[in-house]
Amino acid sequence: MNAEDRPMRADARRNRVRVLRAAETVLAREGLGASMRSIAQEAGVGLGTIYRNFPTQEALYEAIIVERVQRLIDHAATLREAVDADAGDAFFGFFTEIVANSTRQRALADVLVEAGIDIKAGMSETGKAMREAVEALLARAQRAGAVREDLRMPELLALLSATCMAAERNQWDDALRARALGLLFDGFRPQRPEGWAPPPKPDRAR
Amino acid sequence: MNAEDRPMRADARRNRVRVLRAAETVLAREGLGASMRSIAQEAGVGLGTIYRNFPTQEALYEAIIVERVQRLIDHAATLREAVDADAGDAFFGFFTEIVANSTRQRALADVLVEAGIDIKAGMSETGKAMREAVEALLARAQRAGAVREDLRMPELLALLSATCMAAERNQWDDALRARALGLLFDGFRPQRPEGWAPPPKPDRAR
Amino acid sequence: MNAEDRPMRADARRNRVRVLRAAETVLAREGLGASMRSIAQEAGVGLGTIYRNFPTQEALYEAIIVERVQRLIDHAATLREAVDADAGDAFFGFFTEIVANSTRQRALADVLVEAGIDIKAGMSETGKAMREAVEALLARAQRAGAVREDLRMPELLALLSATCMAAERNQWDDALRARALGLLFDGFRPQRPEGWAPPPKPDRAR
Amino acid sequence: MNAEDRPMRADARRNRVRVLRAAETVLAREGLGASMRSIAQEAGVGLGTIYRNFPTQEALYEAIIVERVQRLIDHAATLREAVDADAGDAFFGFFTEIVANSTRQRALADVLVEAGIDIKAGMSETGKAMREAVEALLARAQRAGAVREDLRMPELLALLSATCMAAERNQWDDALRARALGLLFDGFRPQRPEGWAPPPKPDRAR
DNA sequence: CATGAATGAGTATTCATTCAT
DNA sequence: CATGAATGAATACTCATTCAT
Repeated sequence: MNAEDRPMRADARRNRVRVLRAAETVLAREGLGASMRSIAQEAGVGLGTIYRNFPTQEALYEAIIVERVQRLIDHAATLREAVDADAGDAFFGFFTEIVANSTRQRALADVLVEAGIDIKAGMSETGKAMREAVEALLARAQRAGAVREDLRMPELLALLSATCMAAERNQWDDALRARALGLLFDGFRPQRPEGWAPPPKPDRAR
Repeated sequence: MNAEDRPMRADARRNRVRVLRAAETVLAREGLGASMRSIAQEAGVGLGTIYRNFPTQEALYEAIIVERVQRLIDHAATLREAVDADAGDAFFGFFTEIVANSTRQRALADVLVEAGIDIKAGMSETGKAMREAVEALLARAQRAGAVREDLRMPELLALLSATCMAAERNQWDDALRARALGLLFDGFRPQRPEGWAPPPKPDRAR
Repeated sequence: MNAEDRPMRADARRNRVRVLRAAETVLAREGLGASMRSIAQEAGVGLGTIYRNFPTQEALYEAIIVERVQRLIDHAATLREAVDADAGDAFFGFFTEIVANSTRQRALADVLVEAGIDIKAGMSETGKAMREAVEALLARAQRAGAVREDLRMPELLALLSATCMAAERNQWDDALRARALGLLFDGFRPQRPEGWAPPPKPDRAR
Repeated sequence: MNAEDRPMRADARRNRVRVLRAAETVLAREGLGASMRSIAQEAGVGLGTIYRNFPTQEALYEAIIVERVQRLIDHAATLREAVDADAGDAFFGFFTEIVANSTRQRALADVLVEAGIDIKAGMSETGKAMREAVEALLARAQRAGAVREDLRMPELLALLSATCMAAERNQWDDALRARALGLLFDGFRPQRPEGWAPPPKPDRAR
């Protein structure tokens, strides 16, 4: 009658994690085409163990994403609370962190998107939490004047996602990431005051 | 016995193009999981005909990318030559065009990347041409003062690629694309002169 | 160390029955493809408990059949002893009962046969008992003149089995069962006396 | 543009038949649990070839039934037309034939029923044809006075199906089949005239 | 040359059975 | 003793690729 939390759950829980880790590894190594079998091998468990924990390949992939997003949310929360100093640093630091993370986890993008297309059930909740975390960071940074007022969530998320995907896929190195984010962030900052004029073009004769 | 470049070449060439078009269509419709068979059906040819023109699925996908990139290169060339007026418009217009294109061609990103990871042979040439085309646009726009001097090719291409991928994958609508590119381009423009200071913060209580 | 027939026997026996009942239910609901797991769930026990009582899926299925046949045997015995009145009624009533039973227990046929093909061990005993029960009913009905003298066990059992299987599989409704059995039983009755001639054909023109 | 009837269709058609034959063989040998792979092996073709001809395991099984039923229908037609002599012989001969056939084709019953449960598409047509063929034989036999007037299709088909299933499953030998059908057919014949009384029971005093 | 039939390795998933807890 | 987690063989089905016609 009771079957909720008993002993041996330790092993089971450990296996769930092992599968999740293995899936990340294999996905990173072999891309979206990775087979359940290779994940099982990497995890050192039987195929059935995967299916006990995740009823479906898609479910496994979704779990990976949910977990990652959750980590980011936690990180965002940490930043939000820890930094009294500079809301701008928190905001930009968060995104830098996210992208840096992505770079180390190839093929998440595949998953992210493929699964993300018909994101459902448990995802929506995580998604909402993520959205809220970002929204809070953005609002604070805008209040602090570190980010332009007219920056809105949709394009922010769109560009963030774009950057993550590309960083993962194309394995940006640290320098490239820094430069690309630098450019991007410059576009996020409050722009020139009205009435500002570009310096006279040198108009180098051809 | 000898057959290098003569009669039926017309038919053959026509078939190659039909396959290429069909592949784009099907890829856009069914994503990376599309089968060679459905491409053949879409093209109205037999499976064998595809394999006559493209020894491998990968080769076909590569050909699609090469062709697309070539179109972009041509477009860039047109812009470069046609516009004496404004090098900035040419530069920004080109990227806007590219991204808008992407949006209409879902799943190219899959292909682009999946195939692009070990892009080889014929690709390098096209890639070089692309690079040169972009380089020329960038140089002119910088000379005209429309783009910051410290913008370099690697990060430019990285961000461009990122934006294209995301636009395709997530099907950005026109408004989102405009806003996202607006932000991105703001980061590309010459930034504030030295000594410039942000306007005094409103310091809204609360 | 020694444990043959003592305390917890109650629980154990109860579990055996629960599993048996659950198996019948699930088999009826899901057909031959039913899994051991769903039987366990239906029974409200763990998988291991099933395997403690029945070493094998096949053994469980066999047990179901044995049990059912036993019930029928008991029923036959009841009829044989209770009815002094009419041996014919006992005979025909028994078979009607059997078939009606079958109708309510879909998928037994699958089991019956699939398992029955290599019916072994414990079965032979039950089978013999069944055979004897039927034989007794038949003999008495024949002695009473209610059943033709030349009806022998093999074809009787063959047709009985056939009718049960079909009734189960095709879910005969009450009316169909009644009509089909009516026909069958007419064939079991003493046939026309020698010298009997069919009535003159109406010889309907056309 | 045209792709309906070309050469090499010979091979393809031959393969379709080979698969069908192999499926019958394997089904007879291994029962309903037979795997597509063993059918392919028996047929001496690749797995893909089966799936080219029959999109689904179920479709293959359905094809087997349709084909068999078709053969029976043809047989029925032959009998109906050929026999001016005796409509009764045609009727009883047909069913004897059907059951004899079944005996030689174990496991058709599994298929017949399993597939028959959700009989669809192409089946309904064949089913209708079968029904009509039987109906014609029955009507003629009844007109000829060889079969009782009150025998109706539903119970006729029910008992026929039952007998086939059992004959297949339990591998009735020729003698058993003859005796069982004899009994069954006796029930189909016109029964005793009204007013007929059973011969006086010997009333053996036990 | 074009066609599409054939091939079979590879995929996700299920399920009987075992055994550590 | 009961439990249910783990196992992995087995299954239906897909799809890139080859090759006879």
